[in-house]
Amino acid sequence: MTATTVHQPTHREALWELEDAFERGDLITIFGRCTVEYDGRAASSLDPGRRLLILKPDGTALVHTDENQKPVNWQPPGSEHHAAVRDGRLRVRSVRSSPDETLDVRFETVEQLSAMAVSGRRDLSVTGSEADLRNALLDRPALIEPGFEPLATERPTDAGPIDLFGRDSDGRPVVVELKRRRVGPSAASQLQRYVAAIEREEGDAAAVRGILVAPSVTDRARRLLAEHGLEFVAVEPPSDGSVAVSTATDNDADVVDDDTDDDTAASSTAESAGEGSN
Amino acid sequence: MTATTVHQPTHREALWELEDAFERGDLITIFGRCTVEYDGRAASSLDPGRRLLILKPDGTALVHTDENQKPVNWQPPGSEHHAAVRDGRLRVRSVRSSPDETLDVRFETVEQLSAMAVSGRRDLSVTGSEADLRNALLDRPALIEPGFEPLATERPTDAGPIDLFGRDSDGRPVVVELKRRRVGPSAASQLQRYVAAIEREEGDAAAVRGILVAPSVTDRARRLLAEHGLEFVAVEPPSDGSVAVSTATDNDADVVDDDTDDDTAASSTAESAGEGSN
DNA sequence: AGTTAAATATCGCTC
DNA sequence: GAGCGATGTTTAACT
Repeated sequence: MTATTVHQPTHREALWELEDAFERGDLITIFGRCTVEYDGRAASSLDPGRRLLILKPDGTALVHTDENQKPVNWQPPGSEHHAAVRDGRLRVRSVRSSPDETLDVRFETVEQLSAMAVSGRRDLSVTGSEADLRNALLDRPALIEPGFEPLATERPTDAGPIDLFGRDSDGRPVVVELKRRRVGPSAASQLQRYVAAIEREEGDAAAVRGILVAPSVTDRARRLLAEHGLEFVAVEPPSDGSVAVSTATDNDADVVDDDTDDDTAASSTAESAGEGSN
Repeated sequence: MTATTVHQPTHREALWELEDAFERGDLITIFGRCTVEYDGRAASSLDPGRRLLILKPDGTALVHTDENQKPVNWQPPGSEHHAAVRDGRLRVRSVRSSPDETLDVRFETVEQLSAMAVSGRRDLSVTGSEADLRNALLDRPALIEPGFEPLATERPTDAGPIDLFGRDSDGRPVVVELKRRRVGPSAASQLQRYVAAIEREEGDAAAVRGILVAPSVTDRARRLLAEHGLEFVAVEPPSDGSVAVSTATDNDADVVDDDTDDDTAASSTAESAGEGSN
């Protein structure tokens, strides 16, 4: 039997089962009416209500209600679970250090307690990540721009690692920042930081190009790119190893202009003149 | 009875229980050996293993293993759960649109299926958030700098809303960005975007100050602030309504310099002269 | 529905 | 352990 369950146990019975389950390294679920107190990086308090508490053998604790994907309260892996009966109530406490954090769950009533032996298979491989996009572009660098030559990935700079670094057909350094989904202002700023770092390295401020490669871009991000003389190239995220670009016939990476037409298409040809803020 | 459980049911028995639980709007947990397939914004696949599936009445689906706080696979709220028996196996499918995403969980064996009526109490109030920090600083604006006068919170700009906007004792506009924890490069860039937006509004580029208020700052972020002539003030996050500043006697918000001494203390007095790269 | 930023974000990687 | 950036981030607020 890989799953044991007790229904409406006394708090003391629940405690016995809990301690056995801790011993076995089981995954534990407790359902009942409880209060929840959290104190650590922040602090919170939950009035009595029926909730599901999940305790993992790696120290994770999760308190789930009937809504939302995120637990209403939690404790990260590495925490230590402790159980006790105090004032006739089952108390489960999960504690960790650095930072010091405590989660306290006190059950008025325990409707159900289950313990299960979970086989930890975590051989999950996700496709469609930024790394997949990068590999696809390394296979076909012309998708970024004809003549683009990749030189390094994760190239270290003063401002952090650059996703993809290379040179264009004119030999100018090109900083490429990849995003697997539509980008906002933060991605534009990130690219700008990397470009500034390479400019400091190279010493010639005007010669370094920056290209943001993503499925699409918000208006505000497009404006930010334009302000800094940066460029945008639309590339769909890879579905199964391959990448697709927008159907625009002109796929050249062009300096983003404020009044371009479409988010998803490579922007129209426009040489930027006044770079720099405002 | 607010929780019903079946142990090692046949797939058909499990299906009946599932459909009843869907009907009642219960929170459902299923433990058993299963495979998991996901396809949507990305794609992933999980080999057979014992895992815990949680189905919420709001459409959330979670697949948990024995490790980690995050589910190994999931479906967000608003998805539609469907169950069926195919090829002698219980299949639970969760689907949503925009974006189109599908989660498929196929059970070889169902060890346990539980359904519980969870009372949805979401009257959770967290203290120690950025909003709490902001309110504390509105009460005592001198913590930012003596003579600082708050004028608006969430002040809208071309680049987005500014956490806290005001004027210093000289009447200069001050953009304040608040962070409840140690800040890195992205926070510095965020502040810089807001400052640039106000500079465009005001028309006088040199007159706008930017102050990043946080418990501490990384070296790289400090350098970024210095490059853009921005400032940093150390303020501990509020524990219970109040705020504390570092023990430094000189709490003036000073322009950040590259070679300052301490992360957590307000930086030493140093007028920035040469702003700009390095 | 789209955009923006916060979050007890979490997680993995590098140094 | 700190720092940095990706994440199928999720969530909430606002437009």
